[in-house]
Amino acid sequence: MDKQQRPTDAELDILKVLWTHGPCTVRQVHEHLESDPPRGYTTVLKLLQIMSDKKLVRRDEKQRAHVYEAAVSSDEVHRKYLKHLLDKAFDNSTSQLVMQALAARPASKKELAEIRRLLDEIEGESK
Amino acid sequence: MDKQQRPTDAELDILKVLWTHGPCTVRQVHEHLESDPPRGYTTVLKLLQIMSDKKLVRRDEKQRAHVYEAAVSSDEVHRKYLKHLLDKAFDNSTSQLVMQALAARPASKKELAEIRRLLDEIEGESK
DNA sequence: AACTTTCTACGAACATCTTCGTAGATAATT
DNA sequence: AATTATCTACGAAGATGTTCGTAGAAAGTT
Repeated sequence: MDKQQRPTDAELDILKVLWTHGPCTVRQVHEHLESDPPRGYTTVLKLLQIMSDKKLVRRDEKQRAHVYEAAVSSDEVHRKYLKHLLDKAFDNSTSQLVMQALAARPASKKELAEIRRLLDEIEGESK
Repeated sequence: MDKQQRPTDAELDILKVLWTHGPCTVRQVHEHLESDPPRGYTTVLKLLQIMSDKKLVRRDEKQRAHVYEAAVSSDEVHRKYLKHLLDKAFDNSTSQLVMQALAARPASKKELAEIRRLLDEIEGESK
C-alpha cells in the first residue's frame, strides 16, 4: 500500500509552505508559493487534492475554504529522499553519500563543526 | 542547454552497468541489467538511444552491434543528485543533509570513522 | 433579487518517462 | 540461395506528474 511515498517536486514546494506557515487555505498556499514558473490557483488546488488522497496533507472541510495542513514532517520527507538515494545510487553507503555531499557543496567551518558534534553524539550513544 | 542533466531511474540502472563493466553492446547491458521488473531488450536499446542524445553515453557505431560507454562518471552523477536535493529540499544546508542521512540509515563504526577522516582532510586543506 | 466574487470538483490536455511490438537491414546458418 | 538469427530505428501506448479551463455551488455586494 504505502510503497515509497516521496513527494514530487511540485508537492514538495507546497509542503514547504505548509511547514513554514502552518495550516493554510488553497489561496494562502498559492500566495506564499515560490516556484519557477509560478503555478495557477487551480493547479495548487488540484495538487492539494491529490496530496490529500496520498495522505501527504490533511484537509479540514469545516469552512467553505478548506484548510490544509501537512500530514508528514519535513524530517520524515527528507529521510525518505535520502533513503531512496542511498538505495538507488549509493549502494547504501552513507559515508560515500556524505563524502559526495561535501564535494557537491563545500560546507562552512561552522557546518563541519556541527557534523563533528553529531558524530560525537552518535558514538557516545552507542557505548 | 544543459539545464540539470540528472539521469532518470531507468537510466541510472544502465549507467551502473556501464560503470561496472565498461563499454558494452545493447545485449551485454541487457544481460547484466538488474532491475525490478526486468526490462526487455528493445527497452534497453531505446533507453541507450535516448541517453546517447542526452550525452549520458557515447556510441561507437563501427561494428554492427553498437558499443556504448558511459560519458559521465559516477561521482559526477552522484553529485548532481545531491546538489539537486540540497537545493530543492535542504535549503543548501549540507550539515542538515548529513544529519538526516545518518538518521535515515545509521552508519557503521567503520563508516563513521571514514567520515571523520574526510572531515580532517577538508579542514587540513583549508588551512 | 440580481450580480459579482470565491470556492470546490472534474476532466482534458500536455509533458516526461518507460515499455514494447513491428519493420527492415545485415549477418550467420543450413 | 533460402532460412533463421540479430541488429537498429521508429512509433505508439501506458504510466505518472503537472497544468489549467470550465462548471456549478456558496457567499458577499449592490
